[in-house]
Amino acid sequence: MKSKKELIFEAVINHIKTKGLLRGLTISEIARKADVGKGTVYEYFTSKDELIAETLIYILDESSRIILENENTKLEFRKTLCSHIQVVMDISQEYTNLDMLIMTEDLGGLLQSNIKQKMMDKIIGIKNKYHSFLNSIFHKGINEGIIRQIEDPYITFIIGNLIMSSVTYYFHEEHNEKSDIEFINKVYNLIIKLLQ
Amino acid sequence: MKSKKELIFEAVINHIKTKGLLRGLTISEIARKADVGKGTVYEYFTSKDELIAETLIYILDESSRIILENENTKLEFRKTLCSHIQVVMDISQEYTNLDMLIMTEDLGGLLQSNIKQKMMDKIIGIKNKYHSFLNSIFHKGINEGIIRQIEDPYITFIIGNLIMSSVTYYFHEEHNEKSDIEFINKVYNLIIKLLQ
Amino acid sequence: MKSKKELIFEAVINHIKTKGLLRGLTISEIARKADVGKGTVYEYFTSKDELIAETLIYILDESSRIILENENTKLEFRKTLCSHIQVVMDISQEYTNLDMLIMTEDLGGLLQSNIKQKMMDKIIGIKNKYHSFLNSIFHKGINEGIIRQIEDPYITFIIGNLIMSSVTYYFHEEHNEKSDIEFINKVYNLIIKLLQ
Amino acid sequence: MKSKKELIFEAVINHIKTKGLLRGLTISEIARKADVGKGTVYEYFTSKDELIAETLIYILDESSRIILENENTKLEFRKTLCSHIQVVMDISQEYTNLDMLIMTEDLGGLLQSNIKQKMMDKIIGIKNKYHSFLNSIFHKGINEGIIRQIEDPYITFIIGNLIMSSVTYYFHEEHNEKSDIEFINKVYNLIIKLLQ
DNA sequence: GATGAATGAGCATTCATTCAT
DNA sequence: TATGAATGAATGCTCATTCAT
Repeated sequence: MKSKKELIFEAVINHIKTKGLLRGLTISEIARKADVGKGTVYEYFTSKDELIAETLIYILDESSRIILENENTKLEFRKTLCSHIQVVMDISQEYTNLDMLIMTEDLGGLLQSNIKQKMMDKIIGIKNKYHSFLNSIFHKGINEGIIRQIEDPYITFIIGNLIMSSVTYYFHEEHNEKSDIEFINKVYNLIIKLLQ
Repeated sequence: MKSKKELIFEAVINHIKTKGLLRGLTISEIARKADVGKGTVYEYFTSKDELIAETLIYILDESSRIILENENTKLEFRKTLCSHIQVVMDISQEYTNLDMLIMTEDLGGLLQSNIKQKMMDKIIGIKNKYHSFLNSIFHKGINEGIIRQIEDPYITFIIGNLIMSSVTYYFHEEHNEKSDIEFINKVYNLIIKLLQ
Repeated sequence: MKSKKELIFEAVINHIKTKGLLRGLTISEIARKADVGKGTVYEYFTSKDELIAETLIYILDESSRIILENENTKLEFRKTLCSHIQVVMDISQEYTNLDMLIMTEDLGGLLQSNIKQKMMDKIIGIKNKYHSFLNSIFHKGINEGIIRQIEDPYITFIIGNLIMSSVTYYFHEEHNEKSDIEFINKVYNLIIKLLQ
Repeated sequence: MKSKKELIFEAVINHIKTKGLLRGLTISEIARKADVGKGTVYEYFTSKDELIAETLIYILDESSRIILENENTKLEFRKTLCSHIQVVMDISQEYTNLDMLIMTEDLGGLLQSNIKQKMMDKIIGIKNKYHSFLNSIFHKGINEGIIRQIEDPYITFIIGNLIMSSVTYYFHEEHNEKSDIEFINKVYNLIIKLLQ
């Protein structure tokens, strides 16, 4: 059986997916959707701000966990990277636009500064882990002689963003590719260009 | 002398820059900053939502105008592209994070759907113009024999994003480059790789 | 025509008289009684605490003004003192128990400390003025040779309290006196005893 | 070992002493301070109102018991009265301002009318006992030929109040007396004046 | 008996919007 | 055209009370 806290998290996530972070995101509404009393929300979160921040952190933890756990040490470089792109595509469908919203590192002044700091720290932590993760994939490619040695963190940053924008493009713009695999190969080839 | 409407726009922009889109963005506050009456705001905008949407459109128009007007037909490819990157950097300092926030195409459900549609249309229009603009720069490079022919709009999209993320990186992350020019050259070289 | 602020003051005073300082003293209720919008209350008072404190100060100002303005320089000692006691009786009927509640200097932790301080200062100010007022009456008696010189502020304090408790006694306990005048004379005689 | 009920009483009294009757006096807080469960409070008191009323009655019973038990039949009038004043001073330090707050017979509308009635009856009962107690002391003085016969309950009432206000004065105002005894003698002399 | 998680009625406060001047 | 006093719907949050364990 799900805990009350999980029910509340799910209600918020569901609300954000359908209505966005702002429109109608009220404690009453969340309590109603989670099928708990209004007061119960305050048993688990000290304020609305904390509820939102904790939920965003929850989402970040969930999606980063899925991405970072995917590393398959047995696969060769190409398959590893393509597998990663596939995972990002899957998550992107789950949490549309959310990552980008969070990644703006601003959230339009949504949160109070103390909670904001906690979120920023979380985001920076995840970013660092993700960049290490990407670098470990690149390392395979270097060992396989496909790509050259990378020393500039800027390149890692850019490739992370490239993957994310590519996925956004795939889901939001007109594209000719018939399948995920076809598109993923295109992204892979583009990345290779940057790394050679 | 500035019109009341411009005064209001400036007040909103100033507020967004310092406090963000949400914290304390009230009609009272805007009216106070613009030094006009609260009722006057409603002479020019039918609702708060419209005020925000119009302001965001104003910002988009302003920044896209600056970017699109920069095309200097007399310059060669390399200088044109680098000049463009420089302009994006200048604007980015002016409207920190704002472009990215807008580009999420969501704004966290900030606006009502009818106004949202108007904004979306605006954003799509600007995007198309921007991609045409980028393509016209690429055309120079093709004519100069530096890069190959581009047929895939995905590449244009990705390069637009690459420029924006690079600028974000430059302003938000640790980097070794001593000057704008040094960094711009790095970005230029990365773009060239993708286009060859 | 009464100002909105006065209407609000009157509504609060009326509420305190009938229901007390706590039961049902809500902004909604006050707004309803004053026949103004809830938001209007916040145009004139920054918080509920301030509203209560300002109202208590208003009452203190009103009742102390009535008491202090009563001094009739032409009357002889006895008539002056008795007239004063009469005035206290009149006010006591107007603001039952309120003065004593306020005079506890605590209000049961009703107010926040910053507003509390303001009230305390007010109360101390009024007390001092009242004691000066009493002393000026006593001065008459000294000049008329009825009472002896007073040097101890304790005596003034005690007589002030004696007048107030006497009035409370008159309105709350069984008593034999047929008229105000009869009772006032009794109080006067008691005071004289203390001052001789 | 203390009973749960006593623990709760002590927690409430302690809270009233430090924070007052209103600020933060919640069942949660009391339960926490008494180190019992929130539900347990409702095993002993049917409502918060009853809890407060019972506590106030508890305080009244305690302090009146201390006062009324003090009667030392062997002492002479002067010593008996002074001893009583001393006891009032001791209690006053224990329950600052509380007596006066209670004595307003209103409590600012703190309590519901049915519970209020119970409290009022209690207060009246204690008052009557206290006045009898004072009269029995006065009787000694009459027998010793120090004061005259008293027939008016008004005098008893006033002297009760005089003692209380004197103590308040001693603890809250600037005074010259170096010791309790010096001050008590002053109060004694004032009372004698009223009773001669 | 004892507990504390769960509840929701109730309240202070905010702020977009209106409208008389 | 310009204003800002007035408004009340909307909402975050509290806390007395209940009840299953």
